[in-house]
Amino acid sequence: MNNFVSVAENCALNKLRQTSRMVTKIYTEYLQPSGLTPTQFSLMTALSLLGSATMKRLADVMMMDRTTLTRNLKPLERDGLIKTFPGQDRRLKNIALTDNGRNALDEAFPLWEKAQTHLASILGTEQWETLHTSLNAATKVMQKKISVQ
Amino acid sequence: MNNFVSVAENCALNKLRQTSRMVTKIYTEYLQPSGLTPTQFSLMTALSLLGSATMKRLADVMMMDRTTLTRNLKPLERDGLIKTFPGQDRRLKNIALTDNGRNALDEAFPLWEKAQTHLASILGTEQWETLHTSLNAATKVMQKKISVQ
DNA sequence: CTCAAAAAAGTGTATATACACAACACAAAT
DNA sequence: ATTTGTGTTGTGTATATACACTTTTTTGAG
Repeated sequence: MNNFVSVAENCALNKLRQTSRMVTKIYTEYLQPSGLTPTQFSLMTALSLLGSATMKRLADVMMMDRTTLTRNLKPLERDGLIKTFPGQDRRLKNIALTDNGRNALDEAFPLWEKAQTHLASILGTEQWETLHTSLNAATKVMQKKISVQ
Repeated sequence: MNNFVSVAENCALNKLRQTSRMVTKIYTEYLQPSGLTPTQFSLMTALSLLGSATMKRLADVMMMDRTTLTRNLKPLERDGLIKTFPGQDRRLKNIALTDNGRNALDEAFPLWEKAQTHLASILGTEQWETLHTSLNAATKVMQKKISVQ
């Protein structure tokens, strides 16, 4: 009984992971000169938009587990790209870009743009749009249904 | 200059990762009783289909880095769900499910089906189909363009 | 005011991912 | 037969992910 054929072809998560792995290769390669990983670039972008944010807020915005965020920020702080400072509420930890962080982000931006363009050209305009639409729809719906803790 | 707004909204990789994280939550929860992670389930499914496979072959089929595969197989072998044996060509390492592995996979299958059904119901039939279509198209095109080493 | 509940964050542990490098086996050319 | 190159795999290191548990601080009920 080969039910298992359908897993290989139809498992949504497996497909997501495979796609994610391949797309990661592209962005990692393009971001290489900046010294930033894709995750780091995304986190810093979010911080650039937020100005500063607590761990919880940043985790929510990124739809990232709080504890994952803690580990992901470690290299950024070590390298002086972000800084942290307590809030009035002493439970809170605020995070913001440093000047070095802002500079690194500015340098990385055009590299990210090239990665986007490259992927778009590989997929073709239509598939590129469809991918975005479906991922946006998926995250939007799941955000409501799933507690990000 | 807030170029960075477009990153949060338009970064394909960021969207892929976010979606992947949320979908992972669903499948992990459903697979919980089986003791298998989603990755392990997918790997074992592939092995079930292939009968047995070398590291390289399995990595290719899974579109997974060879060295990632090495680490991912460790817990499965430790738990007696897969076994390995050398080929005639002594560079090759063959991998196959054990009887325990096959049993575990049989038990996990209906759990995976429930996860699929649950996600499909969250997304709705149309989005579910669109997601699959676009991910399939993406992996198909990238598989040609990108060397998986 | 006191103390229990809740909220924010960190740590231990485990899996997932992949690059750079190393080790080993086979193949092919001379 | 030796050498040289190629193919297959593993290891060291680093980031990415998240659950269970703990610590600290704040809030709120009485």
